[in-house]
Amino acid sequence: MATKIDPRPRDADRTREAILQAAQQVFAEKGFAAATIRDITAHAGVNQSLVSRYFGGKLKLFEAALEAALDARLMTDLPKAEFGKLIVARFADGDGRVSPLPMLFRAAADAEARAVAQRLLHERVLEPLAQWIGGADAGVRAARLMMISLGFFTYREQLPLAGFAGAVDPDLRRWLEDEFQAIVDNGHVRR
Amino acid sequence: MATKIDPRPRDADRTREAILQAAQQVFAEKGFAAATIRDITAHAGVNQSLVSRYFGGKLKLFEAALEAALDARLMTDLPKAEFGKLIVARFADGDGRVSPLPMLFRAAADAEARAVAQRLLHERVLEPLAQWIGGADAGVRAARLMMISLGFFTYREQLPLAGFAGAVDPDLRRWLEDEFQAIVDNGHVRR
DNA sequence: CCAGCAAGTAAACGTACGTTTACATCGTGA
DNA sequence: TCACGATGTAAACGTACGTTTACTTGCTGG
Repeated sequence: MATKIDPRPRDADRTREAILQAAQQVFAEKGFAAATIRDITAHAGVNQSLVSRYFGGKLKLFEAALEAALDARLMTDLPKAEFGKLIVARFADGDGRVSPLPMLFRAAADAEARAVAQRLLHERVLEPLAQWIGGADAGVRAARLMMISLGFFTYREQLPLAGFAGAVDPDLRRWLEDEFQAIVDNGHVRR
Repeated sequence: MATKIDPRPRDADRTREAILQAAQQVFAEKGFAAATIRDITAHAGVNQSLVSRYFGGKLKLFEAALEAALDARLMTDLPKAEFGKLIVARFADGDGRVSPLPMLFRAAADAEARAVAQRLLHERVLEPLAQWIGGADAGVRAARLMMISLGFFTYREQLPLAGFAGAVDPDLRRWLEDEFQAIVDNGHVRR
């Protein structure tokens, strides 16, 4: 028999990480319910039973994957002076990072996954965001930030209408930039 | 044997309608994948096989249910002069109508249902909305209208964060009203 | 060198789903 | 009246899923 060459050493940590990354990708693409464990583990190149062994089940795996993807610094690492322009560029053009929005979004169809997503979104994004914004109405302003972000993402990627999936219309883009900037500047859009 | 009293006459149209209404409710609550035919037909009080008979399958039933719920007049029947205030009231406080947004939203997790939703949303909402708005940039303005609506709904009902599921914050509400009004007025938010 | 444990696998289990099939029941037109 | 199509039902079918179990493989400490 030919000796089987296995490039992967037996490494639990590396395997765990491979599963986690595959989970982020597949959950983002298909949502919680439609993403199957067999699918995720096939992407990671490991056996299906390892999800139960390492994470304790599908829902726990989802929680770990979403927590790893959610990071308020996606917004708070930007300079406030140019926040509008930069955050829209990050959303519209991408910057190489994996966006947590698809996973967050498609999770909402499942009741259990939605509960997990709500908790994590609050702990890991809304609260840090409000702290970063600061001021008395920081909570409302953070909420507005989330609202526009979610609406933009929804409209662009989740329910892409004809002619909307590609480049963002310049007028719409300018409006988005102004809105975002106004929120971190003073919380009010004057007209 | 006692004669069985059946209050329901055998009426295919009525049965079809009962299934359709139950489908709207259950799809909105659970999304496309999680809503089972057995669940829907149980709500309607009929046998599960009637979905295949009357609609040709689960996906076709979803399409019929969504099409029945989508109606651009949810927006276009409002007077433009007070559009902002009235549409926010309709979204935030409800007006007795069944909103199509939950069904639209939770459908997005399933690839097939999403394709159906995209097409119907474009045909039945975005195009009529753009026509109603009118003008050269009616498409962009209609898109902005949809974006804010979806973001608001997402944030409020789909991923309700702590303290956000109840009454809408007055500041946020005023901002929403202004935004909506600006879109139908002139398409631009000045600052 | 080898026992023992960590790491990974293959197969099976129980369940729930959408759909189909075979059958029962009702109403109505000739 | 009564046969026949319309309407509705119950049960079964095939499939796919998450999880569990029994087993194999490979590394390592003494």
